[in-house]
Amino acid sequence: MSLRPEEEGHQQRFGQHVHLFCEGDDAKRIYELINGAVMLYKLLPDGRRQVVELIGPGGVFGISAIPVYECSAETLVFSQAVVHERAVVERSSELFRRLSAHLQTQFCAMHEHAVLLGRKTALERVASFVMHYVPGRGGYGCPGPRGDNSFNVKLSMTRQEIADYLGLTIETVSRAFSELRRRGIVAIDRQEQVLVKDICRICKLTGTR
Amino acid sequence: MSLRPEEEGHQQRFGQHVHLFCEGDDAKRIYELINGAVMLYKLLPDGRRQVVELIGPGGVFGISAIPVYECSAETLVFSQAVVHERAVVERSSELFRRLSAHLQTQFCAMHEHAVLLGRKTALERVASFVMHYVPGRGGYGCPGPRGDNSFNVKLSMTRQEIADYLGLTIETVSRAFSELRRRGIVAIDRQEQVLVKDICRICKLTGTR
DNA sequence: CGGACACTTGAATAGGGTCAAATTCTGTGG
DNA sequence: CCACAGAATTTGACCCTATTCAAGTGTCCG
Repeated sequence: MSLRPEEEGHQQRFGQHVHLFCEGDDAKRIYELINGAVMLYKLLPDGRRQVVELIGPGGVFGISAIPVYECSAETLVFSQAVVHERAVVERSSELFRRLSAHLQTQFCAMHEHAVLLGRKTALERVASFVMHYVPGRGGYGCPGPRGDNSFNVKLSMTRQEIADYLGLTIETVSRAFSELRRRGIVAIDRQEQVLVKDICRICKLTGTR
Repeated sequence: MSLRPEEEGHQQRFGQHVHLFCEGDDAKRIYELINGAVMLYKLLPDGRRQVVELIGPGGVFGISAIPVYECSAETLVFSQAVVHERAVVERSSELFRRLSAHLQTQFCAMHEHAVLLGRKTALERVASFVMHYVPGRGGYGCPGPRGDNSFNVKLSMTRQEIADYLGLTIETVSRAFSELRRRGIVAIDRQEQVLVKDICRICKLTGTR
């Protein structure tokens, strides 16, 4: 694990549930996720936690406006990331540009998430969460119900992590999943595997359309 | 109001409550706020609204990862902004860099706001909201209660706008302000003027410390 | 097979929402 | 300066959703 700065960053691998940095640490490095998934979260002094962002492949994190990280980062699954020295990113125009470009995508996602946290019901939150894992559906320019209307989603997050992401309690998340199952919209086996049986129906429950 | 692209953008003035763009409009322009205040919001189909970001001087908005704006923008007060053509920003490395730099600050603010929306009580949200308007206190490296412990805040938002920002109803916001007044922490005259009589006490109510 | 942990379910509670009425504020015109 | 109308805000009463607390059940390991 050499730490000397390199123009093109330094690729690293991380196991599941590895803490990459903590809120308050020196913000020395900027991460560019190649594959896997990372959650960014913040804690309140009394222990309440909010997952503020979920990072997928291509995502950028570890950027801070102040000299220390403003949130903590933890891998959800085995992940690979290019680790850039902060100083290098600030010097390299090319790199800065590439990373900033992806931040725009993340910006939109965060706005969408603010709507979820501020205005959606528990069932809408969980439905929206599941829909995120259904590729090419529900978003801008959704093709509608042509072709396969079912999809198998692997959550790779515990109920607690989902709850902290959606601004709910673990019990409420569980109840929402049960409600979706009761309505025949999803089937759940092995807890992390959610078979969405009717994409259009769950999409309508998101509140977004 | 000439619209031809210029390298250094085009400064414009806007009155209070002017709509700058709507969700779904062609994302042709990027705004850099010089002074004033702008709110960005999203609407759900049933009319629920969430103010996803408050933009202050220096703030950048109108950036979108897709070809259309993903939210709407409205001035809260008289404002001045430099309006850049999107294409120009994408070509100019210098400009892109300046705008992106400020986006990092906004990123941190949005993370903080996600915590507010997902995990804070009504009173904590309103207290946090008021604290945003108290300069140099409550944040990273707060000096504590030396010097003046009171400050006069001008909200320049209606209760409805505050409610939509904090993910609450107008009634709940009103009750929270009344509660702060009942406890002697603030004094409210003329609705938009909030005299914070004890900064430290309201800071403790934010849940952040 | 058993033990630990994660998840689900149930019952009671509380915080914030809804609906309705009262009050205050703002702007206008006399 | 004052009266008035309309809007915004505040307050009250009630309700509902999500939380809390407390079992129960399931799942994944060794």
